[in-house]
Order: sequence, then C-alpha cells, then structure tokens
Amino acid sequence: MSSIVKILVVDDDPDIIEILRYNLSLAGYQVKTASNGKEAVKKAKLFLPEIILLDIMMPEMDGIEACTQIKLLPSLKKTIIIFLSARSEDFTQIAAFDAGGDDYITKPVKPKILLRKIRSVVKRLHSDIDENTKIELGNIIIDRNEYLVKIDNNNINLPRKEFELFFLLASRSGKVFTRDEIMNKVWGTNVIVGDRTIDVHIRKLREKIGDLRFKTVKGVGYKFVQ
Amino acid sequence: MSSIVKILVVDDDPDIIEILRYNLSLAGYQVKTASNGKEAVKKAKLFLPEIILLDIMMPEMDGIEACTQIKLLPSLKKTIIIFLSARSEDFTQIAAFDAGGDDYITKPVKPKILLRKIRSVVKRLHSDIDENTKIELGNIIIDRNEYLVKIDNNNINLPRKEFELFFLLASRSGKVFTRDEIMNKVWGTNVIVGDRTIDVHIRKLREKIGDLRFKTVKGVGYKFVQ
DNA sequence: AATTTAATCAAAACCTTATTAAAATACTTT
DNA sequence: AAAGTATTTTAATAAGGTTTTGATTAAATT
Repeated sequence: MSSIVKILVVDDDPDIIEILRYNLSLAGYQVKTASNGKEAVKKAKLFLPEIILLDIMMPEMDGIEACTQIKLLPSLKKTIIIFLSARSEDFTQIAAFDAGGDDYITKPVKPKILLRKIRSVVKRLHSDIDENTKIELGNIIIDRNEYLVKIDNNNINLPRKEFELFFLLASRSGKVFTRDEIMNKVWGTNVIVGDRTIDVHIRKLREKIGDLRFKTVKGVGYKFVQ
Repeated sequence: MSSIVKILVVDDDPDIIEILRYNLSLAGYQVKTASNGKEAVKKAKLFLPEIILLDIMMPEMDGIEACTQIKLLPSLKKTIIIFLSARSEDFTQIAAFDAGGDDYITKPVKPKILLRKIRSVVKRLHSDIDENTKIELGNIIIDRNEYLVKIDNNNINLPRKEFELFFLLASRSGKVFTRDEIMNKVWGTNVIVGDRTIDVHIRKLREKIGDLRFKTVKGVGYKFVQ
C-alpha cells in the first residue's frame, strides 16, 4: 500500500542537491534529482514522484514555469510541489502559488524543517489510510487513532511496538504474517533487530490479550485468530 | 451574527485609499483607513476589522511588520489580511505569508477583482465561524473567539501557545496527536523549536487544567481525555 | 536423534518524557 | 526608550518505561 515515497529534487546548485539528497535518503525516501526546469519536467514524467522540491531561480527554465507545466500533466496532477526560494530573491514569489505550488521552504534549508514538512506532506498524501484506523473484532476494539485497545470494555495498555504488532496481525485476522512481513511493517526497512525481538513481543501480547489468540505457524510466522 | 463587515484599508497613497474606500463602501462594507503600519496596528486594535487590506511598502512600518504584529494580538487573530503589492516590487513577498497574510492583490487594484476577493473572503469568514470556534466538553468550555477557557465557570488564563495546544488536543478528544502534528498545527511548519518545548507546554496545561486529562502515549504523542 | 525453530526470562541498552531553572523573547506600562 | 512583567524556549538532569539482546530451555520437523 504505502511504498517508498519518491521525491524529485530540483536545483541548479549541486551543493544544495547534495544536502537535500543526503537528508532525504537518510530519512528513507527515494530521491532523484534534476538541475533545471526542463530536466525536471522530463524526469518527473518518468519518475512520477509524489513530491517535488523545486528551486525557483534556475537556468533553462525557472521553477515557476516548470511547476506550471508539471501541473498540466494528468499523471502528475496530484504531485505536491514545494518551492525552494532564497529569502533575498527579487522575485514575485507569490507567482509560485499561482502556478500551483503547494508550499515553500526558504533557503538556507534547515534539515529539520525540511523533514518535518515532507513528513506532513506524506501524511496528507496517505491520509485516506487512516480511515482504516479502527478494528473491531467481536469483543475487541483496536483504535489506532486513540492508541487504544479494549477488550470487553476494559482498556488494555500496549506500548507502541506491541500495539503496532497487534494492529498489524489483527488487521487481517487469520492471515499468517511472516517474520519478514512483520519486520518490514512494524520495524520498517531501515532497522535491524534480532529474531528474538518478535518472539518477545508476541509473548507480551499473549500475556495481555490472551494466549490462544496468537497462533505460531512454525517456520512461517504468526497469525491472530478470533 | 453577520453584522456589517468591517474593513481596514492601509496605504500611504491617498488616491489608492480613496479608490478602495469608494468601492468598498458602495458595496456595503464599513471602511476605515490608515496610512502606515503603525497607525494600522493602532486602528486595528480599536476597530477590530474582519479584513485588512494592507499595502506592503509604507513609511514608518511596512506592511509585513504590521501584519506580524496584528497577528499576534488575540483579538485580531482571525482577521484576514490581504496584501496589496505592486507586481514590480523588489520584495520577498513570501515574507507576506510568513507573517500570516492570507491573500494578496497586485496593484493596480481592479475594483472587480477586489470585490470578488472580498466576497470570497467574507464567505470564508462566515462559513467557518462557529465551526472551529468553540469547544464544549462537559464542564469545560474553550472559546477561540474570545481566547477563553472556562472550567466549572471559572475562567482560566492560558497564554497563546498553551491555548492553541489545548484547543488542538481538545478539538478531538481521545485522539492521539503526534509531536509532528502538534508542531505543525501549533507552531507551523516554518519554525523549529526543540522537542522539550511541547513537554513544557503540556506540563503547564496539566498544572492548569488537570493532571489526568493529558495522557502521554509514549513514543507516539499526547491526547486529551475527558 | 539430530536439527531447526520458537519460547522464556532477566539484564542491559536504549529512548522518550518529566521536571527544573534559567535564558531569551515578546509585551506593557510608565 | 526603559523597566517591569509575562510568555516561550532551551538546556541539563532525572525518572521511567520500552525495546532488544543473549543465554537457556522447550517444541516441532526431518
């Protein structure tokens, strides 16, 4: 469902490209780059990024123009464009919004701000996901919105990882989740932890939710049964 | 509910003031004027306009600065500020949005455009009035209009940030707000403050509103519970 | 029976939040 | 403009919970 988020970074300054690429890659995004508007449009068509970071002042074709063109392409209509602009630029940057830009970041770009902005954009993108925010199975309610688990109306406190794991297993009760799947979904692809970690979390869940509900399928994985 | 809409027009050019005043009055709005930023802030405080048309380049205090100051006043927080700017102005107009501006019109101002914009703003004003303005949860009342919190009929004074944070959490009681969400909604995406800042504000709220009402969900965020 | 995989447990490592007090900012009042 | 007051942010440390590991034991599979 939510694959890796693709970001196209466009700037004519290689240093800035590098800074952005570094920070974004580290944060787990898939990054491609372009160094002018023309190239940006071309690469955007192929790469189909969810987000484009677009410098305004560039040779060949400026960011505003590129933005306008990109926004005209059906396949990129939903792409979110964030402008990069130097505070001092003598430029009607308001045009950026006219052109269909969604947000902007002023240079120098602070990594923290950048990443927060991206995160919030990504969340906006995936916001229809949190429709699936509540699972009800008989006497069990798992509400991700409130981070709450209720069994027969008794609240059960689950720490974060346990909750995520439970939520995952319960999201398709009966289905066997392999250890790999669990790893990827709960821990993400960027961390490495030993195998015992999953076992221990399953054990905690068994203690709190009920021994019989978490079935081990040896050699394969675990499943939640009602 | 919808009394006459008050508009404050700010420009250093008397001719422009007159044009705007004429058109707006004719359309049925109540208009006051100021000719520089300083005067604008002063008059805004008294007049409490719903809308301010604000020139950017002015003597004494420019429009950006005035906007910033106005937006900081609780009583004018909801005021919509529309900037007037010459398209040719050598100016970082993005600063206008940083300062909290809501829209802009380029000079020369065309009456039709102006009035259309005003009408759409007025519509916006009247549509989300009451919507996001007052929260009542049992014995707690949070009124954003008046920046007021009442518990069992006792007024509680919350400074700006604490109020915003409280308002956010209470707007969906039960829901866990992540730190990112809180940051974005209360502090905005263009400032960076450390993580402890949120903690400290939560602590203040716990002191003033009640310890048990703000639940920490470790690793996730905070929620307000009734 | 040998091998592989999972369960259990407690200790260690790790992280996140709470709490202060002090510093920095912003706002008022004179 | 200056002094005083309130608010917001930071920094450092304490407190507490969560997560992971590693050793050992148990169970299933071949």
